[in-house]
Amino acid sequence: MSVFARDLLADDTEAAARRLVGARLARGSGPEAPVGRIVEVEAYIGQEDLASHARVGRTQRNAVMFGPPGAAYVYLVYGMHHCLNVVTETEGRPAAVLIRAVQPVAGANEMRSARLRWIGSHPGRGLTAERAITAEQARRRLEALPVDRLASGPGLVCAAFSIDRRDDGRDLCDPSSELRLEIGAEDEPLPVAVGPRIGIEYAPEPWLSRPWRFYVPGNASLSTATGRGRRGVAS
DNA sequence: GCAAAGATTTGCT
DNA sequence: GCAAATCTTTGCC
Repeated sequence: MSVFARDLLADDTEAAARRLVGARLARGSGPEAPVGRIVEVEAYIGQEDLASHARVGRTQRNAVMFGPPGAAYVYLVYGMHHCLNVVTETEGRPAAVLIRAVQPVAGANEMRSARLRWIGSHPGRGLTAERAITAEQARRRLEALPVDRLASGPGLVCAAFSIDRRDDGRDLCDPSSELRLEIGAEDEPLPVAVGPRIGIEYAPEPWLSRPWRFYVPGNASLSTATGRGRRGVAS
């Protein structure tokens, strides 16, 4: 097990995105610590990319994207879901790779606990009296969820790994970091397919169709909410 | 100061 | 296939 080298993120973002597919995301330490392999990412490249948060220039929210590579850019979408990005390229140029899906390798129990905690803190998501869904039912539902589906979406990755804005700016390439990227010593390289990015309907062409989504074709942990069924170009 | 929308997920129709 | 949940950030007055 070794740390993901910062140099692999410092230059071309498309290349960085490809390298991140297959890398490991790890939170904390110990036998129950969540660890998984990244199986789906998207690249957001420069201020000229009209699908990127950086399109409006530097703001308080996206400031980390303008910083040095290896930092975590974490933001809140739709008022409830957090998304994790890995900052790329040199300081001053805003670019990042969104982590869309992770295949669990260890710590599935903790991931389920974290998912349950997330549900508990969002009453409208199922635990209200109106919907008559009890915490026990939510727990059973998560228990029945296959391990491969615990982090199969950008919001789910953050829920399963307990990632929120407190992690914004954290160095993911520091081996002593609470949240970090690693390379598994015995991990085989994974095949990578490419396709257009998801959920950016607000973006004009050519950005809308740029093939900047990179994923492991056929992997059981790919995002499904919006990703399933989208065609990708083999690579 | 206020309105609008969002790099999502889920459950119901 | 559609709408709701939920709130920060952005953009405009």
